[in-house]
Amino acid sequence: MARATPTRLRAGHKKPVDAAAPISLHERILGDIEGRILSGEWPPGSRIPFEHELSTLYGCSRMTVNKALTQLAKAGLIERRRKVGSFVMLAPSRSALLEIPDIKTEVAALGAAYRFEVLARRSRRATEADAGRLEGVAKGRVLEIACRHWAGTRPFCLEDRLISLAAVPQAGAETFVEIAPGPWLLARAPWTDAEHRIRAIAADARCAAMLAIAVRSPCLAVERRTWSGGAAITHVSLTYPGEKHELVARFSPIQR
Amino acid sequence: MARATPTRLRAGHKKPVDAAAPISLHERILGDIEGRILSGEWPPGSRIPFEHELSTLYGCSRMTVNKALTQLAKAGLIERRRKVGSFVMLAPSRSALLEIPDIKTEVAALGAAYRFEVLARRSRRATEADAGRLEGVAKGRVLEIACRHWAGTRPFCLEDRLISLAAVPQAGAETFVEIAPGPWLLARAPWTDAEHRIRAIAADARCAAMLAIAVRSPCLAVERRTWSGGAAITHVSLTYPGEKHELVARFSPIQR
DNA sequence: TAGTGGTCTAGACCACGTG
DNA sequence: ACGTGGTCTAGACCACTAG
Repeated sequence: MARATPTRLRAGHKKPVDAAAPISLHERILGDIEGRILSGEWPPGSRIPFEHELSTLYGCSRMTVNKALTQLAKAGLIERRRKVGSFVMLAPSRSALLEIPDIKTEVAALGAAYRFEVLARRSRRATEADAGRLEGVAKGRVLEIACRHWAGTRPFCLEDRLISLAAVPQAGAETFVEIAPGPWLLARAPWTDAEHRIRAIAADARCAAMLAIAVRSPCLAVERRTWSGGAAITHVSLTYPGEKHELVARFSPIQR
Repeated sequence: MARATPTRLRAGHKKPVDAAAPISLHERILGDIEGRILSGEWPPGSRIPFEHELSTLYGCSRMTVNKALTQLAKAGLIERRRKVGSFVMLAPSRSALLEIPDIKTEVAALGAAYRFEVLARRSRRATEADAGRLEGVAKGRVLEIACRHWAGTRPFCLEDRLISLAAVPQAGAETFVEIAPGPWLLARAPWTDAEHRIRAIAADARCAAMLAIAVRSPCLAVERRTWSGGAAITHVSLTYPGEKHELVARFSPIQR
């Protein structure tokens, strides 16, 4: 069997990752603030310092601070309101930033009742196979979770997830009975980079049984890996049954 | 049958498209230059005016021009070189930025010989069904093309395309024997917005025959619509056989 | 060496929204 | 009314690079 053909759908700009990259001041400010937000030091909803405060803090002009904040606002990490200030966005990555879909919201949009169940959950040492799914977790511990999401009385999708416990230690103490792993992670480990792999697959025996469809019928398989500042957070494989589900992606090269 | 579930994978930021949008100067400059590039007035490879020339032209400071040009460079429309000037990007690099895959390149990456054949080609009035695929072509003429792409001796993918002849009149005189519709359009009608819809489907009779696969076997169906400055250019449906093909998309909210 | 873009400054005025 | 962000200015210095 020929190997899968990776087709780049869209990518962020290449970063040559030069160690000796001459970093400009507004880039340093941007990265600094981004770091404070991602680390949780400035939690969602909190106000970040005013432009004039930051300009004093960094000993630069307001224009330089403005350049960084404007970019953060375009990226969706902060929201800026005149006369009030700039605030860390609630649910940063969810809707505003990159619109990674929330399954609960998807199901609600169908007008069906949503529920999910945890099929399996175990914590263990990372294997070599895991390293392929979650790069950089070579010898750390991982949490492996399988869930089934329902839309009313019909299975909606199957979720197989790996979480790096090195990156998100609190996950080890979470049962994921009340809240699904996706939204739980979103609130605790906002991501800076994500990668999707999308394929059409034929349902195998387990998949067909879990999704209540015929063996060999087509499914949409979405694999997603996310990172937070270079550290791998999670790898999730979502399997949607049949031809009913579709992914929609819109692009505009120029951010207005 | 339940309706397809549209899942937003990624979207550009919403533009409320207010007619009374107060447009800032650097945005106007950006849109102006973008328009000249997209219209072909400033063709790929040509040099655009220097920053100081544009600042004189628009009667503003260089900083304002710089803001627009920096954004165009980040979007991949122009390339900036010190001491030389700013240049309209050549087509290949334009695709590199948004990375809409070129089928010929995909096949070459597999190490297989590439060829394609035109299965059908006809020009006709747009129907109501077409309006659903290519919004805004209500009563114009459209060009309908079907192609099959090969990787060596195996069918690689099926292409069903609709081109708006109102937007790209030259297409009416093109046979697409030497060059496939995709790259042909890329060189003549660069797009500013694109939308993908991705589904897993079961091969129907025609599809199975054309792709040399079994009926009902899974295929990855990618629908793509592109616009140039609000005008619909083309709608293409690409059907990849089997489980061998995958789409890869990488995201980084913050453009460095 | 000369000319380009990359960045930054220290102001400025305005729009807007909260009080 | 006031204070925030949004935008713009008229300079400046520097890095890079072609000639």
